[in-house]
Amino acid sequence: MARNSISDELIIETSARLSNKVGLDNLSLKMIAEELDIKSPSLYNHISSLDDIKEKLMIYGWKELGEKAIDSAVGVSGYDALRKMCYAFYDYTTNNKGVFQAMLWYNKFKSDEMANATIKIFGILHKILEPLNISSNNVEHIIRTLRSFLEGFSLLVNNNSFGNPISIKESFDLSLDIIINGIKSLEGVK
Amino acid sequence: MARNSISDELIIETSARLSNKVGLDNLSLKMIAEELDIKSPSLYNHISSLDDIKEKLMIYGWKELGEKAIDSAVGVSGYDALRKMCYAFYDYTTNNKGVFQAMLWYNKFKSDEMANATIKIFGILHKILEPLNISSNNVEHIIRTLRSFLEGFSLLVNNNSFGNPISIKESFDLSLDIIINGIKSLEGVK
DNA sequence: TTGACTAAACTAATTAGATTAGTTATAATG
DNA sequence: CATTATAACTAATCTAATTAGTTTAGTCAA
Repeated sequence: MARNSISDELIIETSARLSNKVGLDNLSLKMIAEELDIKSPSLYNHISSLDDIKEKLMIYGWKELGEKAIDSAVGVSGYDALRKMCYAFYDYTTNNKGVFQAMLWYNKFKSDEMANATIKIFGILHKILEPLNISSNNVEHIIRTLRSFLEGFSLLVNNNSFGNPISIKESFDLSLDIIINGIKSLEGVK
Repeated sequence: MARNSISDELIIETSARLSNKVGLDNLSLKMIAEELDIKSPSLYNHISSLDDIKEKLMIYGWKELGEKAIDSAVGVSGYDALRKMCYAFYDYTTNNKGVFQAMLWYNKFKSDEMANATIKIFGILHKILEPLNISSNNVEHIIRTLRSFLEGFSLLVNNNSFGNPISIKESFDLSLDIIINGIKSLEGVK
């Protein structure tokens, strides 16, 4: 070791906080370095590029969200659990805008670590849906439906893209009603 | 006029083509200028910044998609029309990845022109849903549901974020089944 | 306790791209 | 043919990422 030695975790946590404040696009090594009271080239002792930080931010975000999602689904099951998890998702992504941007844009499959980033949260979804009367193939498709909706909705809210004064919470609630009713219709249970 | 004079449209069309090829993040004034056989500072006679181009690309994309969406819904109505429009959406966004990135990220409400970018396509959706037996307030919410799903799904496909070999087309189809059945359940018609 | 080792900081330099300032060429108009 | 305005150009500036090379200070073995 040498000097005060900043940990890799501190860099990511700092980047997370800063990106949530100023937006991922405006996150710079300069800014991170200043916040940590070091010079920007010193960051290269810990990371390999700005893009590297953004990838790590992506993994950090999915991990953190995964943990919150688990907490949210404790003690409930079925559609109640699904609903709680969706709210946890929305809460996290709208309260961590910068990190969520990274979660969206850097979630490509370039490495195992990246590929596994979302395993936790969508694994939970799997466990919630499994006991229902749905074919396992359809469970996979439904996870994609939910994921698309959740990521899309959060993105639109964060970007302030809904050009309409009606309540966002109501939209989210009704959307969940629609999707859940739709899933039930596949169950043949309705 | 002076010299060969490159039109604003040509700049945007060129930018669209290039961004679809290399990704919006990699689009640069240098690249656009080279493609147009001029020097990059010359672009400033037409645009005010790289961000300005990206905003225009956003508007260009929503406009182009709006036109395709109209075409897709000609001669059909109700849920058939809805389904066709969703396919048109998916087709466009996955065949124009760079432009779609701009459509997602630059769709904030900073000006009337920007606010109106999506009016056409979501207006069509409105017309499709209006005749159904749904409260007008719910129609607005449903448009948000659909929009979230469509944008989210396209983004995930374009980013290759679905880490699963099952068919993407089947996922899309089943998702539409789910959402449409869900909407029907709101109609009380089912 | 000390001296070697190494991690992690530092400064200086390089590079690339966006943007600005100031200059020049050419098409259109009278 | 002369004027004018537009849109090109070159030169210069600025900022941020990244690389190269240097220095400092914890750690650990003798």
